[in-house]
This record gives sequence, structure tokens and C-alpha cells, in this order.
Amino acid sequence: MKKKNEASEISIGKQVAMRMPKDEILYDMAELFKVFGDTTRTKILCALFESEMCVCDLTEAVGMTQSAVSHQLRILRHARLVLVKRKGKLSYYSLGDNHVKKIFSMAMEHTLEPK
Amino acid sequence: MKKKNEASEISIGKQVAMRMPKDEILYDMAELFKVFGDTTRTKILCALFESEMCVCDLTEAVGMTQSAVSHQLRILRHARLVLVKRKGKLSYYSLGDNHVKKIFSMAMEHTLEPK
DNA sequence: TGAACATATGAACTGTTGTTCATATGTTCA
DNA sequence: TGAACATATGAACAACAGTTCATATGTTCA
Repeated sequence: MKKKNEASEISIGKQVAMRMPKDEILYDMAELFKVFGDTTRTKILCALFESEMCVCDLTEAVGMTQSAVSHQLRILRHARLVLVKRKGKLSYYSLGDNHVKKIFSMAMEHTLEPK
Repeated sequence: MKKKNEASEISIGKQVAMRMPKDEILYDMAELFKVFGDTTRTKILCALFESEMCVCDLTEAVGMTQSAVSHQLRILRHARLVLVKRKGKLSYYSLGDNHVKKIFSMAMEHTLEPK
């Protein structure tokens, strides 16, 4: 163990531990990122960035099977990252809220940035 | 299959497919999110948000074993989300760049938002 | 009503990921 | 130099996540 900081009895580690957000919040944040963290879902979101679309167009746009797309849409739906409205036999999906767009473009910047 | 759009021969799906970023970019984006998408790593980043810290303080801050923390730090390092500088026998970690902070606070907003 | 289409979902399989445990590497200081 | 400490890492194991395949549900329209 490291020796105690002269100025205080409590280590930085302990201090920060006390100020940390509740586990539940951090868990939820991680869950949110987990949803973004899959190529198929990233593709879907990226496609929806361009325009609202039905599942069969999405399937074509991302180049995966209809089943795979549907499974991933369910996950995106539950995370409230996308919205659905049914019109006849088609289900139209769109991006959920503005956070999605902001987070997404922020990540795009980070990814494209020269290293 | 859905009948063709009257106005154009090419479906929205195909059009969007053509405008999509390269697979490699989408893959990298997903990889970035994947790194954020784990509670231990989220905790680590959250702690580093408060201040630069050595591994043993981090270990205390997030309440996991030293080994677990070290393994996750390696992943964060490779993703360039954190920086290390060695001082004597201690390794001090800090947040990598501003994107990290922005993405992180954006996600926090989304998570805390009332549903 | 029933055929054709759009979408959703369950089960099985496979690959991936995170933790633990043991141990290696690297640094200080007596 | 060697003991004590800080950090890193490899291997094994368990849990989880994504795709596929088969099929169910729901909708339209002849």
C-alpha cells in the first residue's frame, strides 16, 4: 500500500469513491454505451441518421439479414434510441432523441480524428 | 419485397447503403463505444474525471481488484481514452482528450433524463 | 377467407469479454 | 543486493451477446 498523503488522512481513492455517482447510474451509462457498441446497431443508427426508414429498407441499407436487423432494432427500441410507428404492414423507424445524434457525431469526430 | 417507389428506381435502402460511411469507420466507432460499455471502465473514467490518479487510488475509487482495474486500464489505454505517466513506482492515469469528456457528459445527460 | 408480404421472436450455436488467480516486471530504499 | 511495494499480464473459466434458422404474428388485398 502507498503511504498516506501528508495533508489528509483520507486517500484520493477513498475521497473519489465517496463522490462517485451511484452504481445504478454508472451501470445505466455503461448499458447505453453497450447499445452503441455493435457494428450492426451502429450501421442502423447511421442509416436512420439519413432518414426515417422501414425495416426492409434498413435491411438493405445495412446489408444484414432481416432477422439480425430486427433483433438489433428491438435492443435499440428498448434503449429508447429509436422510435417506431407502424403504417400498414410496414414499421417505420427513426432516431429517438437529440442526445443520440450528439453522442453519435461526437464519436464520429473522435474516430475520424488523425492520431 | 416492397413495391418500388414511384419517383425513383432505387429504393431508399440502396440509396442510403451507398451514402454510408466505410465499414471500417463504423467498425471503429462501434469499438469506441464498446470500450465505454463496461461498468468497471465507466467507473474508472468517472473517477479520472475528478482527478488524475495512480492505479492504487483508482483501485480504491472503483472498488475492484487491482488486477481487474489494470486489465481494464490496458483497454482504455489502447483506445487512447486515458493517458499514463510513470512517476517512480506509481503510474498516473488521466483522461485522454476532450471528446472523452464530451461523450461522457452527453451520455450522463441521456441517462439522467426523466423518461 | 387465404395467399403474399413485412416484421418479430425463440432456440441453438459460437465467439467474445470480464474476472480471478498466479506470477512476472519494474522501482525504491535500507 | 534484496525485500517490499506498484503495476502489468497470461491462462482458465464463466457469463454474455450476436447471428442464423425456423416459425409466429400481423396486415393487406384479391
